[in-house]
Amino acid sequence: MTVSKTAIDPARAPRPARKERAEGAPEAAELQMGELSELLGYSLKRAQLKVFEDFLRTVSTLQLTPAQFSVLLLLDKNPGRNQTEIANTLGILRPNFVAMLDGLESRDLCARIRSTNDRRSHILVLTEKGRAVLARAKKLVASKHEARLNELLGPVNRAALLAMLATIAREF
Amino acid sequence: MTVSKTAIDPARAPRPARKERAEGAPEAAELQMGELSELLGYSLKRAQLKVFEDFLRTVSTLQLTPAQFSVLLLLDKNPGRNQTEIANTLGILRPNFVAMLDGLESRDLCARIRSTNDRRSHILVLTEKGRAVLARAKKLVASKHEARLNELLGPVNRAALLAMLATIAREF
DNA sequence: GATATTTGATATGATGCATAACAATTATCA
DNA sequence: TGATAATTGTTATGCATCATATCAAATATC
Repeated sequence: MTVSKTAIDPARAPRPARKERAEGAPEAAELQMGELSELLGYSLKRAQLKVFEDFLRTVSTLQLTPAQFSVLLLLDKNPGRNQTEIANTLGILRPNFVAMLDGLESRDLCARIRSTNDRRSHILVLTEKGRAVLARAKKLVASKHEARLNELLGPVNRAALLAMLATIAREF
Repeated sequence: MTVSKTAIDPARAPRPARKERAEGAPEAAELQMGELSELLGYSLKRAQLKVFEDFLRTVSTLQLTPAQFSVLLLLDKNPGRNQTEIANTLGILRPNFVAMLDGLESRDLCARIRSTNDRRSHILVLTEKGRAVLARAKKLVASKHEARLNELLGPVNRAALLAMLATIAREF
């Protein structure tokens, strides 16, 4: 770097095209959120987007989406299940689960095994690599992602939040 | 109705193709959620889906999505703003906001008015019908939707939940 | 006046999500 | 046993959401 810290590359730094607000002029007021601040669904959605964004950043080296992570977790805890069972548990429709499994299988994270018991169904298993990736993902999520949420809310609040969200997901 | 309460229409009632589990046989265990129960993002997502579903049911007579409702709310509280300002505040990208406004405008819920001040921009306003629909929607949402959440969680918990979600949306 | 930015808009692609339909397999029932 | 129905995984398809590049008109900056 031969440029000073404060230098600005004129080719990259766009000049502001907005009229400079005069010193005494009234600043353009922030928009009023109104009843939106009291709408639970609105904050729920925006918080969810933020959390998913952070999740993706956290495990970006492993190239895992939240949905993929949830599949790996479930396969690890529930060996011997077929596609329908895993998909239903996660609220994924069977047709949409096919492409998702194709992705994981093509990366050698899991495998479909024809059941000898019922030859219509595929038993799903984690591969060795799948277990390794899952282990690394779990560590990253716990030490970075969930840890950050713990910092922001505090452990007690975080637990209360989780409990309420689970209640809504279960009973609403 | 000429059928008794317990009668089953054989044309509509599919017979179970699943093998009846023998009395003493081990019941197929419920899937283990494992670490998924501790993953905030997972419960966040599932709760959000439930809340949005209930919102859609609640205002189904008005044919409003959560996003459309949020636009109407914001227009009502912030008259005289243009598309960019409204879209940015709601986290909607300008290109995607165009079709959304087309929908609302075609239903005569809002209108675009060319600004005499800056003839590039459109000032957005609620129509009379838009205000009426918004008023009805607000009543439905408050008396049915939010009321149900209040029942489920209790007012204090609901407020705490809202505060935490807003914190995450703002600072995470 | 020359150049750059902003605004609304269009086109386009990726992704998520939902339904219908199909072949292979298995279960049920007469 | 044979006919019928249900289940499983799959494909095709459509819709909604979301993101980026690009454009013309209008405005701001230099």
